[in-house]
Amino acid sequence: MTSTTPISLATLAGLLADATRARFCLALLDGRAWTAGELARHAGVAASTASEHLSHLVRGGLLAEERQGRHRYVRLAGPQVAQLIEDMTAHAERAGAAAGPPTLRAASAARAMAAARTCYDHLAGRLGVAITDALTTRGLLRQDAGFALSDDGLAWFAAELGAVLPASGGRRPLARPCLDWTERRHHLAGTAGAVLCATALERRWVSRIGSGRALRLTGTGRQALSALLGLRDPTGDLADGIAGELRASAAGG
Amino acid sequence: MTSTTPISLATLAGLLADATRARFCLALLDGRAWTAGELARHAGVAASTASEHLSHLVRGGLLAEERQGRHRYVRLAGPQVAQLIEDMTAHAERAGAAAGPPTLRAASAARAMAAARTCYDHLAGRLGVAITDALTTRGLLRQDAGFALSDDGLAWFAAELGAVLPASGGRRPLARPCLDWTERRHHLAGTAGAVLCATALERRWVSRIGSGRALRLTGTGRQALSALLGLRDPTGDLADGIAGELRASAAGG
DNA sequence: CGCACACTTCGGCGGGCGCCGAAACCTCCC
DNA sequence: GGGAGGTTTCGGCGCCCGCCGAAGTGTGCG
Repeated sequence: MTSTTPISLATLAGLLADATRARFCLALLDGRAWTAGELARHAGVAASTASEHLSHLVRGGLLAEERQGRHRYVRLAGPQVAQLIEDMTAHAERAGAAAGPPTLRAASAARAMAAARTCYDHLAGRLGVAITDALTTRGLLRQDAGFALSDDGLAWFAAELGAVLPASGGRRPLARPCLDWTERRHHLAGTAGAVLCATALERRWVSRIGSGRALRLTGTGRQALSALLGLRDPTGDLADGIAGELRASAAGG
Repeated sequence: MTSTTPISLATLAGLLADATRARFCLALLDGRAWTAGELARHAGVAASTASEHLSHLVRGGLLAEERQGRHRYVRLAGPQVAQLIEDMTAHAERAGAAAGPPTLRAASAARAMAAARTCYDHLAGRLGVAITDALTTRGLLRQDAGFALSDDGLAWFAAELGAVLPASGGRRPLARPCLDWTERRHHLAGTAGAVLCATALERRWVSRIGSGRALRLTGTGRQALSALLGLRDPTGDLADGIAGELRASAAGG
């Protein structure tokens, strides 16, 4: 017979089951706060519609809001929510076929996103995966029996980034894998991933392209990654990008 | 033939956004295959309704089906799907308020589930968390800088369980944390968690209570856990259970 | 061969929900 | 104080979707 409470799961899923609300959450994956109007325009719906959706999401605990004057700023409620949306997106992408033919503009944006982007508060794309790989091959990150920083890794964060990472007693894990939906491989998330990303932005290793999630690796960044991790530019400069695309096109056709 | 569904975040969420489909998935978290009729009766809907829901879930990639004669057996498509549903459930439970007052029967079932149960293919409940804690305090599992088995842990699995765990090169991590929705703490999942659970069932350390996910710790199991991990019965025998409940009731009231 | 059973397909019904525009509310700025 | 702009509330509309029962298909058993 019917037992207790299966309602919660359905309710939570229902919050993300609408295309407009899903677009909101995906946009908010950039980790920043958006106004209601920005999100409405982004999703192509009326302001009134957006307002109702946002109230819905806030009530459901997925979003946190902050009112400032006549603006309603809204952001993801926390890393757990970001992780949930990332996980679901990765899962959805896995089974999903390619959509329609992309426009030139969209293709360009997609290329930039594939090279380097933020994933809520950590690094993703080829850059994020390459850094994760470099940490792993240098023995700073162990992926063979789970996913954790080694003692050397903790020391590396302290020495190179000046970040004393707390032993993960809190809710948030210090290091966790996040499935990259362009690379189909794991990159570093958790507190360590956030610290790394914050450092990279702070020291100008990367800079944001426009207002989106896409990142550009700077000259400073190339030098730093090379010095710290022996990493050659993984984002691919223009020539590499085009060549790689031609290769992929030839192989795929 | 239409290619595999062009799944988006909203579409995936939509699959779980219905109360009946959510009930199906939660029931299937026991890791076994159910027939369409069983699920229909479990959720209290007509067979025709259940049939449509199942087709929906299969097309969406959440469920795998296996036809045998006039039966349609269905199970979760894999560990990734189980993890997704676990994660969403944990997230939902966190913000969820208490439901209505439970019946005696439901309370009894809930108590058994809280003591020990399976979570798809690994151990959960007080038992699962206690084992995870024991592994951690003994240095077999490290949670301070991520979540991974130590070298000693790998050796322990080989020596005590006779399980040679593959270096997690494949898709599935060897060890990962799974948030326990009764204990609100992590227990061991991933390949290692699955091996441990399979061993426990095989060696009769635990046995299934009825046809659900709840488990009973056997005398053999008590001895084994004590010998292998220095663990005293964490499920609480009957006296402990009642005493604990009285304490909790007194403290909560 | 025929009945029983498990499941599926098909209409049809009803409720829920996402959408909009209009109007109200609030804040900021001139 | 008035106007402009961002946000919210309120009806109202339309559609999607979950539900059922009845009829149809396929399997197993006597």
